[in-house]
Amino acid sequence: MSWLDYHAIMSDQIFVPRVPPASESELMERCRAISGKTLGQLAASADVVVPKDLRRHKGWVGGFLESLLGADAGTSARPDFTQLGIELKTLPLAATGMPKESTYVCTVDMSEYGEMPWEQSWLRRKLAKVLWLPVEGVSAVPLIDRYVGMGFLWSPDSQQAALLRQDWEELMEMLLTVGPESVTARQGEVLQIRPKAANSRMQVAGLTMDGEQTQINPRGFYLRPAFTKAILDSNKACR
Amino acid sequence: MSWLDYHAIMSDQIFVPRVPPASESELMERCRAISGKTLGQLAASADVVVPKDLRRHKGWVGGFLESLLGADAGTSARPDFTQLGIELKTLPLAATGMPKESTYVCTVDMSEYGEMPWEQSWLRRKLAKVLWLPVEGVSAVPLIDRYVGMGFLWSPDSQQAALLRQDWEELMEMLLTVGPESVTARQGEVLQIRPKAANSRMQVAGLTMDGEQTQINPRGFYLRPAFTKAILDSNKACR
DNA sequence: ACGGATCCAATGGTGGATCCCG
DNA sequence: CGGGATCCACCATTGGATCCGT
Repeated sequence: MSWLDYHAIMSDQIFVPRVPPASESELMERCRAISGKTLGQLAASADVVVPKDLRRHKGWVGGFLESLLGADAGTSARPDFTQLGIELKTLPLAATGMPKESTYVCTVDMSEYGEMPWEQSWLRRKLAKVLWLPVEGVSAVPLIDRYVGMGFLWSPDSQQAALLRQDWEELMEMLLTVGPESVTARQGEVLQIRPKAANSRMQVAGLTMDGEQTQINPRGFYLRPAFTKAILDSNKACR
Repeated sequence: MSWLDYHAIMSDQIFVPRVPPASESELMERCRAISGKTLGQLAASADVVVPKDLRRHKGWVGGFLESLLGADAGTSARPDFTQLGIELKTLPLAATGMPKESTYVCTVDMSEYGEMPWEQSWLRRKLAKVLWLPVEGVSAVPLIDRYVGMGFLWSPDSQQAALLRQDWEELMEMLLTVGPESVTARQGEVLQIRPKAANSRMQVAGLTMDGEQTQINPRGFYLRPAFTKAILDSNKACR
């Protein structure tokens, strides 16, 4: 199956919100309005320039679609759609329909682990309600010509929530037992911990296994592609 | 007396350090090299553009002279001359020889007062060793034509230290007893608390009289002009 | 294929202070 | 006059993610 499965009915309307959607249905209406269009078409109607590629503009698609859908929140303590409590995640799809990349969720707080229960975790809150927005992510297709798919709302079902919790608790435990520098991206079934920084020289305050202060490269939680693929599939099954 | 009293011997040398001074004597040598020159002359030799006036460039003189003398520290936890433990303060002088403005020292930590003894206070540490650098501050004289005077090192003498401590302790006490919003710039003999922010809408975390969390306009400690005038005079008396 | 490394834009906080009415 | 208000540059951090060598 191709990424085109996530299209909706084409529309000729120029799309220009820039104010937050007042309801979930209004948000989904906006998603319908942008789906089936290319990034070039949407950028033109918003008077925005599309970069040649993403090498030096890695977050461009996410930021552009956020602004187009009227995400507020800016740099504040999320979610993207403040009033609705909804987080937006773009999902680049390869020609096969598989997510092309893992999905960054949030940073790992290196300054205090232990104590925190899953229920209060940042990761759980970020994933409580997500608007997934599939976008064509085929390298051979110029960025300007890539199609935007139809977004869908998702909250973890009981099985997904259990997987996330299990991985999160295991990873947090490992931070304590083997130390943050020894937790690799190989751990975790659906969730992993990887570097999240401008480069490998960046340092933040952290704690060693012994509870001592130290400096370490910042890390983030990422969802593995197989997990986001399952999310995509579960959405299609419901339609 | 005029601000010219603070000049030193003129020099025709082009002044180009940009590396931190290795010793106090090297720092004072650099001060001598820039004193008696105008901001325009110094800026030209450093290939820097002088703003027309300071209305939209309030900190320009301070920043420019810092870089000229080789202050490191950047945005880190001060002092300006890291190795020497010396803080640089430019002092704009009116034609009368009086400091034209109060002197900003440091921000008031609104999130935790009480507990802190004077000996460990940020204010005391900032003022432990200061390089005062008089600069012509006459509004009628174009910025580019204003002369730089001769800098001098200062540490509070016992009387000055006692005044600072008394004001600081009184002001900190008032923050607790009447609350931060009720402490005005009228309190304090040589030291005062005033707003220090981009504008009056800026807010930071603070504590009410009752110990509750609240939001307040950021404040800073400032030295009153009469006090910095006394510092100037005490320096002249020693020469 | 994927684990480790990296990239940009926007923002908020800090340090440098002076402005400007009443 | 001086107390309250304000202004810029710079840097570190955060949020958006994708790149790329083994």
